[in-house]
Amino acid sequence: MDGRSPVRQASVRAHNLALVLRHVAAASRPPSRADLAASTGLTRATVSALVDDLVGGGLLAEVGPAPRAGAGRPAAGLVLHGYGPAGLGLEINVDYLAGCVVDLTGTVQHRAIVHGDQRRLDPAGVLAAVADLGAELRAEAAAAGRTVAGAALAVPGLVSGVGLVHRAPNLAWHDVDAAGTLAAGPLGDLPLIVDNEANLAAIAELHADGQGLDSFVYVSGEIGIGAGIVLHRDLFRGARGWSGELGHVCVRPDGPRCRCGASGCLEQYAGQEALLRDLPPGEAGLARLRAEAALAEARLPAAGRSLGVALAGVVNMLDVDTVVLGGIFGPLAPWLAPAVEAELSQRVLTSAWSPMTVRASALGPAAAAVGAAGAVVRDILAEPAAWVRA
Amino acid sequence: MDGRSPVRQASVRAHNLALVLRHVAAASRPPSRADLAASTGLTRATVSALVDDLVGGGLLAEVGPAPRAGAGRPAAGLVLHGYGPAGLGLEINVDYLAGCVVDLTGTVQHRAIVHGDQRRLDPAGVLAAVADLGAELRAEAAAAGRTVAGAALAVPGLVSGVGLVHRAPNLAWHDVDAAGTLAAGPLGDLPLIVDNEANLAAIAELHADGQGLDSFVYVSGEIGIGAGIVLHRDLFRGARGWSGELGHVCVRPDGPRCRCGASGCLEQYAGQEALLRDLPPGEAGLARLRAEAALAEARLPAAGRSLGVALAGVVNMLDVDTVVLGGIFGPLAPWLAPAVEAELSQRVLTSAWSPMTVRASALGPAAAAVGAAGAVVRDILAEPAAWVRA
DNA sequence: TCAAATAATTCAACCGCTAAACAAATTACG
DNA sequence: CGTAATTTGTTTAGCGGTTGAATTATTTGA
Repeated sequence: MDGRSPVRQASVRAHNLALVLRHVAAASRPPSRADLAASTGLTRATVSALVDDLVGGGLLAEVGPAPRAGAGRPAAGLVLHGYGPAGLGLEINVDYLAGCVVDLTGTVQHRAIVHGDQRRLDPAGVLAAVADLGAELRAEAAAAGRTVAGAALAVPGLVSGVGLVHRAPNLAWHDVDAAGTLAAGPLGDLPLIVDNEANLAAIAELHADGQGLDSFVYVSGEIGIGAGIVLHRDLFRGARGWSGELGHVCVRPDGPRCRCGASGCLEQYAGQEALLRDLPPGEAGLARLRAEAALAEARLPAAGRSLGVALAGVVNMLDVDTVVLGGIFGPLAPWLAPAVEAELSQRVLTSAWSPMTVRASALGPAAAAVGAAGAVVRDILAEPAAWVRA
Repeated sequence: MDGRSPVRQASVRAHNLALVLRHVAAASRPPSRADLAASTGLTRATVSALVDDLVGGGLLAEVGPAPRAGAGRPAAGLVLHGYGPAGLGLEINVDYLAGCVVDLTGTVQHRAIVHGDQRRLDPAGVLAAVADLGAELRAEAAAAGRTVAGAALAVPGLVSGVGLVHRAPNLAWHDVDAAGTLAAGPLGDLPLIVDNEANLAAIAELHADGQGLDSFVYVSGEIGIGAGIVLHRDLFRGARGWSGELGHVCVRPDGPRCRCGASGCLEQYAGQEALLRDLPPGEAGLARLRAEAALAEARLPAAGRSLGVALAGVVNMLDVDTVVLGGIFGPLAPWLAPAVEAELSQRVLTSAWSPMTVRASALGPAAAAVGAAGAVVRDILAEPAAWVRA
């Protein structure tokens, strides 16, 4: 249904199945078949047939009739099936591995995180470890009666469409075939998505916020700085899937040299290394930065201004109205956000009549793992035809 | 067919009509029904039925059978109908009005341009003048046997979806209801699109280039600097339709103040006013800049570097691989492009393994008018169902 | 207890696509 | 020449999917 392929009756069915499912997911209370007919524009006869398929496929469940006001046969409410297919999300980051299982309703049912510097192992070792973590979670989910239908892996780097990690500078990875390696492991039977950590964290943010967010830039502050762009509740991937390299947007052409080879990249002003420069090293560095109010007050607003300059450029080009500060920028938002907001309101052309919103992410750590699982669920909900009578 | 609406059999028909039409438009030689069946994946029977409708609707025409090698019944070639519905494109710019009529094949059949400073008239006067221009072109087209099916107006400013010109700073327009005003004039019976000049010029570039360009940023250097972004042969509009404000991307946070209120905007380094600053005034200013080699060599590379810095940020976020220099930047490309390329190759993360292309626009003046007409044609070809048996 | 109201299902009709048979128009070749 | 081979395009039966109206199901209210 991508405009490039022919359409036959089966595609109509597939489209309308997804349409009904989307309306169930978006409804504020369990809708009846009649409600769905009204909201989708399909007839009740058609909706009934579609719902039958979706219930049969384990994607929808009926809930007991809610008490109604007025006469009439009571409606059977429909909800996403909490025990239908579920998504497994995995995340590799510089200083931890994480995973979780999310059901169709978007609820995180199982989660795990393993701290430790992943730069000590080679890529194959890291991938084996994360696969083991995933296999454990999958077993937990199976014990609870849920079937993991697919997996997604978040990586802090550039990923090509086929699951090849082109570069992950902070892991020192280079052309690692993540999809191929995982296919040989205990998760090899699952369909696998591999994507950038910021993209998947943005998906997590989108789902966590319910229906509130429509379009935003999610800024992922980890060792590097990435961005996931969501437009009209859909992830924006750019022309080749390598969008969102916010960390290497230029803030000052004559600024300090970046390890990417350019000069004055945002990462040199607001990256974790720049924020912690000259601080006593150690795991608690970031916590200390928050504690040392004087330093925070001096350093973070400057970083926020640089972040704001870079984001203003992005917003002038993409025209989103919301910026979400995630990763380490989330907890630091009280110090960063005012400066970001100030730069945006000064530099974004449309802010004169349509003010920008800057807020901290609603997500905790391992946001990308949650988003990865969410991406799997998203795909199931977007293409339910594969799940009915299969 | 936007994913938000129900799909019925009629939608299938509409989709496949558009599919067939797109394949005819993209073919290098007039395809037969059998060719189309093979390339679209539909059966020959279906393609025949669809083609009958399209020929009946005046969108396709049969050409005599081409000589073939080998046995078999000769094929009837199909081409876009040169005398079917046509698009009327109009452009309002600071120093001229332009218009043209483009047929379904993308050929410009009639064109007109009127030079003169449009800031002397009020918006209503300018709109009346451009409507008159459009009406003349429409009459010319009618005399030649072509029916104008719709119009599009390009404006150098921010346009909202309903045809309201929110701001056009260089025309000093503010909340001008262009669509409403034109609806009351001689073109009032035509469906009307109003869009930003850079967006429509990008569409013109897309069509002018045949099948070569897939994703690019078209930089429109006029009095201000705008950008039209094309991704996968489709115009990218951002979240609210106000994307592409390249002129106000920050190049140096502490640079000179811009009239938008911010500081260090690209327009202060590469805008027409900045390029011509301190040059003797007059219409020939730009020509003189080209002539005065010394000045050009000194000033344009610096402007190119600023342009490159801003574009590098854009490309890092959007991941396009081609930049097209349009408007006044087109003829100045020999001086600008090297500096732009240098900055891009240094600053764009992906350029290390996937080099960027920078080139001058293939279009002459009034590119936006051609693109506007192209946008109308595009819409007809994308939704042919409205034109068959109507 | 029965009428009104609302939910959900059933069924005939219609529409569009497919597959296969068929008709049309040309070349290849004995 | 004339027939076979080949390719294009059309016809027809069948199928899947939606519609709309009628029907069945289940509740409230008088």
